[in-house]
Amino acid sequence: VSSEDLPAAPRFPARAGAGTRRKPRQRTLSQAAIVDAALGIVDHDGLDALTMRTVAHALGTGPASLYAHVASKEQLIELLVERVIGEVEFGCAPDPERWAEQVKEAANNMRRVFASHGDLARASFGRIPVGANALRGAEWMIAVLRAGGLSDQVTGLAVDLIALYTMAVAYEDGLAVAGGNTVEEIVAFIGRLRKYYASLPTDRFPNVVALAGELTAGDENTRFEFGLEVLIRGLEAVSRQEG
Amino acid sequence: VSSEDLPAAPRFPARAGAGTRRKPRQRTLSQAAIVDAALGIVDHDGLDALTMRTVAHALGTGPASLYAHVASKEQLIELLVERVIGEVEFGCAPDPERWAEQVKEAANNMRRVFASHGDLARASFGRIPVGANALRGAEWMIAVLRAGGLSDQVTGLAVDLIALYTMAVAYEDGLAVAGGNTVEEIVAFIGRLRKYYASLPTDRFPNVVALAGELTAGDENTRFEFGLEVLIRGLEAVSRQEG
DNA sequence: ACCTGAACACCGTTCAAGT
DNA sequence: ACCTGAACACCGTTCAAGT
Repeated sequence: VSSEDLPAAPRFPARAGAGTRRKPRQRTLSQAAIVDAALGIVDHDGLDALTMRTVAHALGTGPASLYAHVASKEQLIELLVERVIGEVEFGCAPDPERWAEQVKEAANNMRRVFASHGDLARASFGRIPVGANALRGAEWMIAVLRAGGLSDQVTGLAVDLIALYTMAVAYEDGLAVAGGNTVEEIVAFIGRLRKYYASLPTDRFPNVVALAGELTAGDENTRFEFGLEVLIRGLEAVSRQEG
Repeated sequence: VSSEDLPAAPRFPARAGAGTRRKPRQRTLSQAAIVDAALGIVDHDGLDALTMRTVAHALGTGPASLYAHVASKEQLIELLVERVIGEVEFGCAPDPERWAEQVKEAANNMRRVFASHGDLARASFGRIPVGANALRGAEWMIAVLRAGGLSDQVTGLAVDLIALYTMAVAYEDGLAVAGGNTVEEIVAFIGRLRKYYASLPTDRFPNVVALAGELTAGDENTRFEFGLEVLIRGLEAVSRQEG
């Protein structure tokens, strides 16, 4: 869970700076306490409510005080994402016979954990995670894919692909949550979307009209599972063709 | 290109309101002029530079003036995305023999068009596009997939999946651009990332260390093409198994 | 009907000043 | 070394007032 014994991670030039205190004197404020407070705000009120001011307020202080423990809001979000990735379970040992099931299970865990933290996935997306928790996930995923018989080359590409897909779906999950919509409201919206597709002019959009039902069918889990299945079957096919 | 003859699109509750003028008196300001100015800002300085104030400044007025033609910044971005999707070419007629190539070509066009507009893909991601241009793309994609022999059910899921993947990659493309990084800086970053992976403790991350090269291999185009290939092979496999 | 200046209620971050 | 109040340079949006 701690990353202090890892070599220094490379930073993308655009991202903000690193260096904050290693061990704050733990008077009242600390990096851990700030991350805790920030996570609570994201969980309750979503990413848009996450503000240096709201975090500070939750800790009974002012926004300027946070900068002794956190370099920037950017870095705070980075810490938040690392913390949440640490909640994802990568349990069982790689089993060559069950690699597809194991990949699906891990992806589902990932999605579920992020779903339990509001729309944090939105902040996570596009970030190359280099913390200990993210590396643990990558390590496990690579082990599973290699055990499953994928070549090193395919594995190197597949890890990113699976993570990209999973986080992209988690991102979309979060959008509905962020709007504060209930399940009923979302279902109602999908219903309106289906009616809209069905009501389009048939001469210009014959296929959209014909597939209005299919385009809006399936709940989020079904659609996510479908995508995972497609990815895994595709990786199998690409692997076969390769060898 | 115009969507005025379409039925009213359903709106997700969270999104902001719709109704602005249909035909502004075209004195100096107009919705089209505002979208033009906004696109210019995104192209030159990125999405973070897009501000009601910067747009207004580019038009020689104040931010309050924009609200006569645009309901909110949210809606301005929606218009922006619709405009850009309109630049994507969906050329040739669906050819059953070449459906895979056609899907790849369209996805590449999509990615290229968004790449030419800074990091706008970030704003587009997760949005369910309901404008005429987006529908034209969906119509074409559905036609190609059906022509390729996919079932209606698989097609309904596949359209989303392909769009999700393409926009997710476009999103990531944009992140590097938004930081103002040159190609050299990005290459240098990938190099550092590879060294970082290779330098990790072998006992905890044997697979990450072993695949340091593969994890960071291939340029963005190669990786994108790989994902497309996996998706298409997977769709073929899922279709076969279904029938 | 359109446009505007001014204001409201916010942001992230800095910095001199405190302890 | 840590914490703070106040300030800086911004946001999106509203609204009364103009034409």
